[in-house]
Formats: sequence, structure tokens, C-alpha cells
Amino acid sequence: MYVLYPLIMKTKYTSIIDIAKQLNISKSTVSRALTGHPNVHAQTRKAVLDLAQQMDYQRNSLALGLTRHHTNTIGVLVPEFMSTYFPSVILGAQEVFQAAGYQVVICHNNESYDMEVANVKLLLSYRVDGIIASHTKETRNFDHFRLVQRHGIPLVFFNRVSEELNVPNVVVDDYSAALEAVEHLIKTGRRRIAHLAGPDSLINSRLRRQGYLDALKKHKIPIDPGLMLSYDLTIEKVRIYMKHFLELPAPPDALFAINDPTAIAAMEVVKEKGWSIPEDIAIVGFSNDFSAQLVFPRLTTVSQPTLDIGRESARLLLQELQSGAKPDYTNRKAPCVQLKTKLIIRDSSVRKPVVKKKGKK
Amino acid sequence: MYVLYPLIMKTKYTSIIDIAKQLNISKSTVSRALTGHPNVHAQTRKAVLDLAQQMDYQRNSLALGLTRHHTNTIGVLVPEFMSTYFPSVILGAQEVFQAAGYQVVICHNNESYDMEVANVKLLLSYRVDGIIASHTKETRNFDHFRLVQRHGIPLVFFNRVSEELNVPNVVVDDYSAALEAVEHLIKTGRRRIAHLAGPDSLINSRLRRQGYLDALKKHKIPIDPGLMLSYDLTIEKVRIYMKHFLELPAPPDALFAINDPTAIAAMEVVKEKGWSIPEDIAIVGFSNDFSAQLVFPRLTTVSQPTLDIGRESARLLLQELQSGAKPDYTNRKAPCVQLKTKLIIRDSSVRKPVVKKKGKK
DNA sequence: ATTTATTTTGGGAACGATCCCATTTTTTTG
DNA sequence: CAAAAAAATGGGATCGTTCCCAAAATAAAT
Repeated sequence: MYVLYPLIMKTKYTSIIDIAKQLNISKSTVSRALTGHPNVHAQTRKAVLDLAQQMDYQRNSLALGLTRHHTNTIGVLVPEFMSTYFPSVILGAQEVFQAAGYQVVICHNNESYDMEVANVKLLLSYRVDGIIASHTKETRNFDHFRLVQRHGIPLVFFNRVSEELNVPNVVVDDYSAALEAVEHLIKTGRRRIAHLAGPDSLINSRLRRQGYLDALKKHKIPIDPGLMLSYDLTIEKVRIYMKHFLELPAPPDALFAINDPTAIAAMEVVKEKGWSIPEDIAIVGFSNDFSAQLVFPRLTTVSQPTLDIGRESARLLLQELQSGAKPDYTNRKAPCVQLKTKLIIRDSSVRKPVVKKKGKK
Repeated sequence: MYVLYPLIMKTKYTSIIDIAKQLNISKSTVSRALTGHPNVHAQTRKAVLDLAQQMDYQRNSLALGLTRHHTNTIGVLVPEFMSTYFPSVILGAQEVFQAAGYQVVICHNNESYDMEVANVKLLLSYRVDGIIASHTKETRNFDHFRLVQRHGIPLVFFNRVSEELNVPNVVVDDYSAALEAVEHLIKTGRRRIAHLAGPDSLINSRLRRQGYLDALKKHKIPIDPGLMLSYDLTIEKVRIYMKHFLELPAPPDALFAINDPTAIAAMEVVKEKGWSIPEDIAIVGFSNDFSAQLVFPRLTTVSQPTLDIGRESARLLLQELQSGAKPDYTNRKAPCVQLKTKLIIRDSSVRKPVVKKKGKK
């Protein structure tokens, strides 16, 4: 059915024309006064500025964007923000964008592919100047991002990046970080190390899994396919899979989880079963979420420089924006910034040595 | 210095005129085809739609908004999103807005007043149709929100609402919830109950404090002003104040904290000092953050229906939007929805009775 | 006092869409 | 088959800006 939207009652916003009429001058002069153009009489400027203030003048960015062909606005696209990861990245990005005079609007899709597509088109239709994004776990088709590229809008991916799209990236070395984490487990004596991997649609999930596998291989530990499961990042599945692991005839003595929420949910299952961490089973997560230091026992995990990931993404985008806005990477490889992670060893992975308490002071 | 922005190179976006020219028809017809107007020949419509697809046509919302005087877009303003509170509220709001056909953009100010003002003006300048907001802890001047009202843009506050602004609200009964929480402490035998309150700029901070005071009064417990401190919600301050509490000649045997992050930071200090929770001191938080169930011992807290807070805020705004867009509350009181909280008693507040372990199975 | 430079203003096109009001084309009706 | 009704199209105003170009007003130079 075709809906004819009623033209909403005459807007209450004042326009420069309203001001011009009041003052009996032309809109051009008002515009100049408002934007700080030098060629306008001091007295006129003051009159305009005062009246604008008094009339609650609020520049119309729609009209501005329409004439100027750009909007000084950056879109940020994230799949979720219940963990601290994305909020923190956004914080970092915002810091840089603000300093550069750009406004930031955030779009959130709750891991829904359809929502992501809709949001990309929304940002495009509002003619944002650039987009930084991390795709959803459902995203397998990247056409909507290609659309962004075709329109010549700078685009930067972080964390969840795409191999099939040649776009500037900000990532960490997931592979090595995972390898290091699993090696840590091996070095502390674990042999049956399970892995709860994320969906294959996420590149960092694949890389972390590869790191896991290669760590085992490197230390000549036979790979038991029954100890590795990919799942869709929903907490319920963690519980099912973790129970399954623990009821195995030869259960694992360690778990490397794709991320901290997974690790924490797994810990819950372990505790319910009455096993103790890390004595019976060691647990390692990924990302150093805020909650990792709160759980009991405190979770060993890989910390990511989230603020810097945000800052770097913003810088990369700014660079595109300034380089004449022609991010054409058909021939050369788009820049990729790789930031450092750090393995944070806490209580969930190392058995406490029985040690005499050192008297302090 | 006056900067003359260069007119960015001719946009790569296709317009309806481009399509019209290709097809040798008028832009009016193209517009009609694209918007689904019934009076357009099926054949013409198909041709337009196909070509639009092929040319990557992306409707220009700036132009649309300019002519239509509204944008089908809602702005959401939040002060922070490192805790799960605001993300969860946003989730709920987004659900309702989407169903109603509205787009949502989120602005985040990291508890900065200046940023909040800037964001309000940004949203206004983009002519959003409505705003839902929770103000920063720094906000004492509400002129920017009054500006929103003066422009006739529907506005809804949630959680952190303002008394001096007659705006539709979604809140919980902070006063009663706090009273109940403190009564719980009293009933479990605590007598020296400390309170770490938030800044006075936040109404829920004031209400929770009043609930705390009245609970003591109700149970005839003398109020010790030395056991109550207001602070600015930064973690460092929690540490300082909590240490201070613990070193008092007569230290508290319980703490009621303004929110969960505060409670959790306080727990940290308690543990460092070697005291045990809840034996030596009971701790109660507020909001039932995700992390409340993760800390050790698990935190007693007041749960808030965050998703519903978001949904209700959205519904309230939608109502304004539909009621002819004249939210004039100069005479009558704006609607206020109050949602239910629930005290969640966990391990941080009740001493475990020594009990024989019940054998399972 | 002219002429020349400089400062300050105004007029109007442009941006990309919608929608009202013709006008043209097609279909239906008597 | 003519007249009336319905369907499909086109033309142009409009929204609120910026900016180019020309015109007017003022200041500086000869």
C-alpha cells in the first residue's frame, strides 16, 4: 500500500531567510556572518549572531550536506556492545575523530546481518563521510560493503575483518596470541586442551583456532578432533558443549575459549559440576574483558589494546579522508595495522604452588 | 581563520535525475516509481527499479529530510556504555523503534557535558524526529534540552531524569528499591551501614541516598554522617573512600553502593585488606550489571528491567510522535512510567549458615 | 576630485528529493 | 464513436544552505 506521508506542520526551526528578513538584509550576508566569512561588516555580523541566538537558530545539516556533498560525520558500525570490547574501541575512535572535527554516530545491529545491511544503507543515505565497522557473525556476503566502496566512501574494518575485501584493517595478531595462550597451557602441564571456537564466518575465530592447532602440533600433542567445537557465540551453546566436554570418557584438562564471555560461561558449568579451576581444568579466554578480572578464579586471557584499536581505525580513516578521498585499492594492498596483544596470566590457568606465606613487613 | 571548504569532487552517487535521463522520462515519474506510488505504469516501474539497482542508486536522505521536514530517525543519547546498563536499554529501545519503522542513531558522550550539548545540537541539526536521553553526571544546566523542546522535538528521559524539565520519563522507584536493599541489610543483622552515594547531579543518586537514610530511620538506627560519602563515580575515588571507611575506629559492617561498579571496586579494596565478604562486611550494589553475578562472592544487588526501560522509553516517544507532534506540557504533567525493580540476594550480603552438605542423587 | 582598490552586500544557481497541478494518454462508458 | 473517467506522465515550486558573480558602498591613492 502506498502511504502518502502528511507534510508535517511547518517546521519550527528558524532559517537564515527568517533572520535575513528580520534584519532586512540578504540571506547571503546572513550565511556569511554565520559561517565566519571575513567579508562582512562587524556590526552586521553582531546583529546576525545576536538574532540567531535569540531565535534559536539551528543550522540545517541536511541542507548543508546537500550542497556541500559531505557531512563531517563518521558512521561506526558494531555488532554488539554487551562486552566491553566494542564500547572501548568506540571510545578510542571517538577521541580521534572529535579532535579532527568529525562527528560520530553509532549504529548497532545486535549481530543481525539484515540490520547491518540496513544500517550501512542508512549511513550511506545520510551521506556520511566515512565508516568504520566490525561485521556481524552472520555476515558472509559483503556486497553492502562493496557498495560503500563503489560510492568512494572510505571504509575501515577492525577486529572482524574480511579477506575478500581489500579494505584498510586494524587487527591484532590473533594467530600468534592464540598460539601463545595455548603454549602457556602446555607449559604448565596440560595435555588434553579443548577449544571452544567461534563461527567460521569470523576471521579471528579461524585464526585463533589455527593458533590453537599449531601450538599442539608444535609441541607434538596429538590433536583430538573431539576436543574442538565451533559454535555460534550464544551462551546456551557454551553450556551444552561444555557439559559434553566434561562428560567425555577422557575429559579435557584445559580449555581455550574464543573469548571471555565464552570462558566465563564455561567456568560456570565447571563449577556447577563441582570441579575446581584451575586444579581440575585450566581456563583461558580472549580479549581481557572487564569481567575477566572479576570472576572467580580470575581469568587468564589475552588482552587487546581496545582503545588503540579504536584510535588507529580512526586515524586510518582520517588518512583516507585526507588523501583526496580516492581509496582505490584495486592494485595495491590496503594498509593494515597490527597491534600488540599481551597474555595476562591469572588464577584460572595455573595451579597454585603450595608456598609458605611470606610475612609482609 | 575562515576556511573555505573545497567542494568535494562531484559525488559518485546516482540521483533520480540520472535515472530519468537514461530512461528519457521525467524525474517525477522516477520518484513515483521508486517510492511505490500507484500511478505509474508497471513497465515503467520495472525499468526504473532495474536501472536504479544497476546504477547503485541510494536515496539521498538529506534531500528527503529537507523536503519532508522529518527524517524517520531517532537519536539516542547515553553518557557511557562500559557497564551493561545502557547497552541493554538501547537494545530494548531499538527493538521498538525498528518495529515502528524508525532508524536509530546513538550518540555517546563519555560523561562529558560539553559533548552532550554538542551531540544534542548535532541531532537537532540533522533534524531527528525525536530523542531519548540519559544525561551526564556533569549536567546541571538543561538549556540544551529546553532547546529541543522549543523546537517541538519529542524528548524522553530515562534513568537519569530531570526534575526541572517536564519531560516524559521512564524510571524505576529508586527510593523504595534502595530502602528495600538497606532493610535487607538491617534484617540480616547489620547496624553500621555505610553508603557510597553518587553525585547530587543525578536524581537517582539522591533518591537512593534518601532511601538509605529512611531505612535507617525506620529501624531506629542512628545515622552516622561519617558513613556516607558522595563521589563522582570514578573508580579511584571508590578506593580512597573505601579505604577510609575500613580504617575508621568503628568501621562499617555493611556497604550500600550507588551502583554495581562501585560495589565491585569496593569489594576489591575489602579483599585486599584481607577482610572477608560477607562475614566482616556485607556489600550491596544496584542495577544488576552482568558482572554482578561474576564477582566473588556474587553480588547482592537491585535488578532493573533494562530492556523494558528501553522499550517503554521508545513507546513513550512514539506516542508523542503520533499525537500530532505537539508535546506541550506547559500545563499538564508529562507521563512518567515507573518500572519494577527486584532485590537479588546473592552471597555478598548474607553470612552462610553452617549447614550439612546435602548429598546429591 | 577623480580614479582605483577594497570591503561589503545582493541575486540566483545548485544540491536531490517530493508533491501539487496541469497535461497527455489510455480506458471505460453510454 | 464521442464523451467522460481513469491512469500515467511532465513541469516546476519547494525545502535551507553555500558559493559564484556582479553590483554597490566605502576607503585609499593619485
